[in-house]
Amino acid sequence: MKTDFRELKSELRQRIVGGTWKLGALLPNEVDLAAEFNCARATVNRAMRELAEEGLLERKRKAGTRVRQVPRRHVRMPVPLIRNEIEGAGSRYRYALLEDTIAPAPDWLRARLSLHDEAEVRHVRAMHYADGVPYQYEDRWFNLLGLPTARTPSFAESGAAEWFVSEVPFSDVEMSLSAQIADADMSGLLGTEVGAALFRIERAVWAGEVPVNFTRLLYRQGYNLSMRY
Amino acid sequence: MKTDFRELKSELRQRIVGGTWKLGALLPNEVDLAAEFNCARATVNRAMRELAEEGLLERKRKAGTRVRQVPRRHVRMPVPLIRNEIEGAGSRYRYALLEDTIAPAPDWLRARLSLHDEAEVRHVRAMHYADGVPYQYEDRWFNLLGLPTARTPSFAESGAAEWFVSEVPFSDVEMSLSAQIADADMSGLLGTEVGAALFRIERAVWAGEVPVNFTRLLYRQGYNLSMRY
DNA sequence: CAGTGGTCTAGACCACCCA
DNA sequence: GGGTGGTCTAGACCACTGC
Repeated sequence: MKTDFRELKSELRQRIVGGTWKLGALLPNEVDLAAEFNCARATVNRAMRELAEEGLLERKRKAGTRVRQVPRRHVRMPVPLIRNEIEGAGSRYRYALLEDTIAPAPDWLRARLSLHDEAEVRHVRAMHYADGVPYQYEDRWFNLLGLPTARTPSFAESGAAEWFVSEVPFSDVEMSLSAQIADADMSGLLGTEVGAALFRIERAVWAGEVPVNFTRLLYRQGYNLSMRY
Repeated sequence: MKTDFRELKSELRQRIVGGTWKLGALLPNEVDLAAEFNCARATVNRAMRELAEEGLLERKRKAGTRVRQVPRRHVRMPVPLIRNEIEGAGSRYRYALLEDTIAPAPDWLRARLSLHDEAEVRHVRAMHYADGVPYQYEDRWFNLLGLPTARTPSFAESGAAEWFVSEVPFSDVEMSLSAQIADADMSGLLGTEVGAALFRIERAVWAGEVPVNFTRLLYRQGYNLSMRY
């Protein structure tokens, strides 16, 4: 007769989407719900906490728990690490470094990451292949002021991404997905026609308050990023 | 002196990324960790459970808790509801229905959603504008066998998405992001040049085991989907 | 100030699943 | 079979914040 936190969650969800509790409505407090469902308060707490994480509820001390006015829906999107993505699909992975230079940060990058005027960056360009076919183009900048350790490692044999995720503790990431036309350079590298629609991922990474990395990834036409939830 | 579940989580994370526990390594069990950190097992449980949700750990009964071989990194991506997205940006939202028909499901859709041969679908095409400028093209199919209630509502004045999210309890969603070239039709609707790179979102939705909806969204060139984590 | 959620505790029982 | 995580409980104290 006791209620499981999963049952409770799904019952509460029903009352929310079913309209028993309208948008913005105040729910009973944890003690009352525990009594109604004949379970411990901790159980109610977990159910409501997870519904809040899902974006259906809004919880405040003293103010109580309310149904969110605009249900904040979201998805868990996988962040692919290119080597795993390719080998996981059963293909052979190959990496090729195109360029690796250290220079002052270009204006657009300084603006994008709020870098100082004298900021120096390491610029790495590389290609990733699946079974010999171009798969992803990588354009990456490291802020050497914020991340001095990025000056030395060699990216000749393995990608900068692998070094980065394994070595650098980062906190804030800003990610942006969009579409882009392939110009002559990119079509050459990715083996597509000029004018093909490329899938683009841009990512800016901070460690604490310090910008450390900006990356632009371009995928061959036809690539798609999938997820379930 | 007692350890908070947040502290514990961050200490465990340190040991994982710092290499104290290597990839695939077996962690101490909950009882031992509770003793080491001088806290209750429930506290250890919560810390480890959340790290597992984050994708850093892998937990199995009897087998214990291990560091994931391939850290399953992921992002929370917002699922935009078009009206909110546009009005939230301070623009005026306008909706226009292009087509609304009921017909047998086309072959590709039957294959995509594993529909029966006789499946009937309601096909809705619409445009969404921000300040009068084309913003999103929507192509949506409802499976009328799986979702009979989708037969009657009018989508003349407001979008099918709004009806769908507010009325239909769904469980499984498969989402796919990619890029696509604008053909003559799409460039006309979205007000872009032929050959522009459009950002595409495709979404298939099930309620339980029953497929109920398939949607394709195309965004004008330049659109980008952003998130932080 | 007082009510609410946030968290911890110590103990218990269970479900799973590897050996 | 036995060890592990999964969950629930009843109670407690605290932190926040609206009134």
